[in-house]
Amino acid sequence: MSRPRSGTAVLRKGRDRVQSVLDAATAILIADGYAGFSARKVATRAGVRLGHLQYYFPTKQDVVRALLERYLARASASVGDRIAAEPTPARRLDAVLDVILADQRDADTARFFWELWALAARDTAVASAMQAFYRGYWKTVVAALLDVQPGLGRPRAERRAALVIAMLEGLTLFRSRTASRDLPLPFLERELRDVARKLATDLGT
Amino acid sequence: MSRPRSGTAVLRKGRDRVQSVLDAATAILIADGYAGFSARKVATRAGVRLGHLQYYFPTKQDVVRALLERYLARASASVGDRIAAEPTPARRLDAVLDVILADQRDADTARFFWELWALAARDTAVASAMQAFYRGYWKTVVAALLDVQPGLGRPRAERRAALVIAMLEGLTLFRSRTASRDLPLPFLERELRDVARKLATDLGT
DNA sequence: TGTACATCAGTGAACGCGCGTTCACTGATGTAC
DNA sequence: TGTACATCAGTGAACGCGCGTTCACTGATGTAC
Repeated sequence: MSRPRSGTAVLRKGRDRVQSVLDAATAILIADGYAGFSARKVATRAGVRLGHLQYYFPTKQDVVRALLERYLARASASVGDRIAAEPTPARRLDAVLDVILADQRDADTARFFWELWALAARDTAVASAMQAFYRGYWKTVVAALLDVQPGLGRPRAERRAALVIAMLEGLTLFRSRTASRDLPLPFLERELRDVARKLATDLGT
Repeated sequence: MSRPRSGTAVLRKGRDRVQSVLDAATAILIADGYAGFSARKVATRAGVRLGHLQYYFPTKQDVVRALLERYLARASASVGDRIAAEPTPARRLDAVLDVILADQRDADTARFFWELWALAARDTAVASAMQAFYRGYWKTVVAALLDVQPGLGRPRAERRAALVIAMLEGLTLFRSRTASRDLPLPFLERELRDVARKLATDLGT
């Protein structure tokens, strides 16, 4: 077998290049949107020749899919780590909300996700990556809700988890000037936490 | 004054053309996204020559802005009409949710809005049109909540209205296959209505 | 009723540009023996 | 230690295409008198 071991310098170099290409690609997707996302821009920003970019990612679609997968994998891992660190059910629920709200406070993240949602409607690979991501994220919230209040029952916990996530994601729409004037964001986030807690405990209906 | 009266045939023709161009443009934005949205496609679909399209809309941006304004104006009007028809506060709140949920059930509408959100991050005209739209929409919900339960107080009603809208908009993300298997949409919508009603009445916290 | 003129609607060719992708190629590094 | 070979990294030119926008132009309709 002549396959080189994975620690060789040449391969390490290749992997580093791939990462910096994905960094550049992510930055461009955020800055210019998918409509302004071109292989040439990515190559230039990554400090790589166009032909060389094709060596790593034969098509434009390959770049987008790769950056998406890397991003979602990292995001999933960071939520998972954060939750694992919390000792009680109630604090785990708070931690989920915390990490997501914190993420959204970054305007770039919001732009990134808006692009992805739009893209998912047109690229099935993007759609299924997003679906898998939200599914994991949803299961985490379901588990947190059931942990806090087992009496909810799984079906209801599943529905409420979906609503909590919908609320969190939909909140990105209120992060512009619309909100800032008469709807101070910190209060809005506090209300969201209260509502989430209510959804976790309330057994009515 | 030589300005022709607005009922003349020639002007009526122009207005009709503008409408059919905007119809075509909307269809293309939904089908291909902004990344695939080109003046040539719009012209072809509208049955108009490229040069002629420029006569009505000098730039591509003009087309997008015009279709957006037309769409949002219609949507606002339809929500307004629907609510005005309801006799009691509680039914008005239900009506708001109804009309929005019904709208979202259409996959095209969801695609359309995803594109707009992404676009708003890059075009300030789009951003402010969207902002005005959501602001009106939000005020409607605030009024409905205060109608149902004046004891909420305006600040809290404003926050909760924002959360209700966030929940509604975020729900579009659960309209794909993710939901359909283990999260039947009708139950999810019912839960959303219950939660909204709870947010309208609950004075706790 | 006729004519001159203004406005509105519509045509068609051309421009320069950035795009995604292909391809044949060279250089650097690692492996086998 | 030396050599032949495979693999990985990187280059540069070229392709055909669709794009947004410009421009000079013609035809149709309406208005003034």
